Amino acid sequence: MTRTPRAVPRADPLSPVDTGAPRRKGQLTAPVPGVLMGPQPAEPVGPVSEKPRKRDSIGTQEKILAAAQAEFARHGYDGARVDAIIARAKISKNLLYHHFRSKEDLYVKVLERTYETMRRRHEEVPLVGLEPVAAMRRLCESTFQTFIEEPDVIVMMNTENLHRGKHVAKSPIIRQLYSRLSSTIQTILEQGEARGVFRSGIDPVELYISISALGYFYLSNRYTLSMIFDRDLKSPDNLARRKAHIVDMTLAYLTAGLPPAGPLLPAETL
Amino acid sequence: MTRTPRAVPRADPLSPVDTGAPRRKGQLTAPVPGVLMGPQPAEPVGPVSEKPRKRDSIGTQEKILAAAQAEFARHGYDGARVDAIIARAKISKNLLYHHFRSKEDLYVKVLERTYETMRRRHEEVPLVGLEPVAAMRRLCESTFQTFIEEPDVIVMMNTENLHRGKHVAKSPIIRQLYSRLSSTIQTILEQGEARGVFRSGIDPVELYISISALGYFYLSNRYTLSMIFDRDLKSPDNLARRKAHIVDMTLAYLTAGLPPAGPLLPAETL
DNA sequence: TCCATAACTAACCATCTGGTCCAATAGATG
DNA sequence: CATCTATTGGACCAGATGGTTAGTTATGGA
Repeated sequence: MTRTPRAVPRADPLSPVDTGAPRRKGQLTAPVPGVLMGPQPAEPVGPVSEKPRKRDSIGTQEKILAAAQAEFARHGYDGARVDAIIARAKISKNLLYHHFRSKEDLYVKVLERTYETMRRRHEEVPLVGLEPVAAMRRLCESTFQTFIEEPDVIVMMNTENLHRGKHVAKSPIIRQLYSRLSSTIQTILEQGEARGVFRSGIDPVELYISISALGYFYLSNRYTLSMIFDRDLKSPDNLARRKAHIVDMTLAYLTAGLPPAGPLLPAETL
Repeated sequence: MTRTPRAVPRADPLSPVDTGAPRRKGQLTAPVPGVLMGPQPAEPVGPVSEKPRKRDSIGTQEKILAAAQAEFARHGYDGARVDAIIARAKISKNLLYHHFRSKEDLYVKVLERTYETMRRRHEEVPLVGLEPVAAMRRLCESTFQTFIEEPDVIVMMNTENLHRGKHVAKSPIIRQLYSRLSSTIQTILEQGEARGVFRSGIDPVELYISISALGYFYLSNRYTLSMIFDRDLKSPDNLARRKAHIVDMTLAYLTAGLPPAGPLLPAETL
């Protein structure tokens, strides 16, 4: 954390993108082969200029964005280093500034990408045809699962909130990603209420915030929580238990106070 | 965010500690009067060395810690500037390094302070004598209220988790702060189960994480959430609604599936 | 084939930033 | 009084950091 090179932190199975490689110092500026490169596809070892790598603008930008996302998601905005990004992307510094205006511009692009990821994951989950209780269970599970499989999302959102939503406010792309989700939830709630399995008066926004919160906080704060409660929150067992708990809590909330008809306890079955 | 001085962000009623004053640049190194000082008590304008400021070691350390907390809670570890801290504390740089080994050392002290705050707030809330449902409602409300009144806690914890709990792991003070809370919750759950108002099989850790999550996430991510859902989450109305929602959801979870005896719907009454 | 343009590189720069050195002054303590 | 220790002041530093400049090479269209 000081100027001394960071020690390699313990591997985190929830952050597959993170290489955890030590950074800092000048040797990262020069593209030293073998460092930070990981297992590369066996390239024909020959003299220089043999590999037919072309000039690929969008491909390069993708590389840069991926590297930047890894870096921003690992260290936040202020902790991220442009030199580390170019080292990860294995490009020269000027190339980065050729494609992106500044570090901040690059960050905004990564942020938009992050929200796009969330939107895509949401739309991949079919909820419309399902029975209300099943749909809600599905929503809870997929939300949590998305946070598990896309850990960068959490850090990016935390970082953006540390900066008080400065960039989200300026990015018109981000603002309208959740409209469909909101109406989908609304529909599910109405169907559930009509069928008598959900109570009335549920605020869909409040509900979605809660469903997200139950998984998000668990994962984003897992380091301090694991320490405080002396429990490895990211073990597969505990992750599965947490997922069931989120479903349980959400459905209990939605069905509370209803006449004890059939589907009062579906949260227990899993 | 770049080298240009930050614009003063919009005032945040939830972060009373934050001054939001622009930083950066050299004028912060020298204690220029009138900058970053806010309304000072009308001091007798006279020649130098007239004011009777004494040598107060622990008082100065308190000042430094308070300034550091404000700075770290505003910008995170990497975004925080030592020069900004000494400017806030109105001391010389030497004095800071006289009392604290390094920026990181100072950060750890602030972090311990943060956890101490949480512990104190928890212990201030009497839960032991209450009836189980009332105790749980109280726990939900006070947890949320603490996050509202101590906004620095949220950013400090987020920052620490960005750094993967590196410092919490090394600080023995922090590790054992929550043991009493954990057993208190356990007791409440047992009492509730014995009286037939709570169901059995509740994991107190999972429960406490959820109670925290429902308020923490709402507040820590309020900037992006407000943007996405176009709703001012920190308005008094919405804060009150959220608090009720947290209580509602928690009690619904605790009482789900019980025979519809008397206290099945206490969550609605508020 | 030729050339404008865009992809790309290496060296470099201005500034920032955490931290130190070298005094010097003034309360507190015994 | 002597001796710590708190405190200030400010110059100063090495390394880090975001960004730029000057120059090189491949690509694709005319």
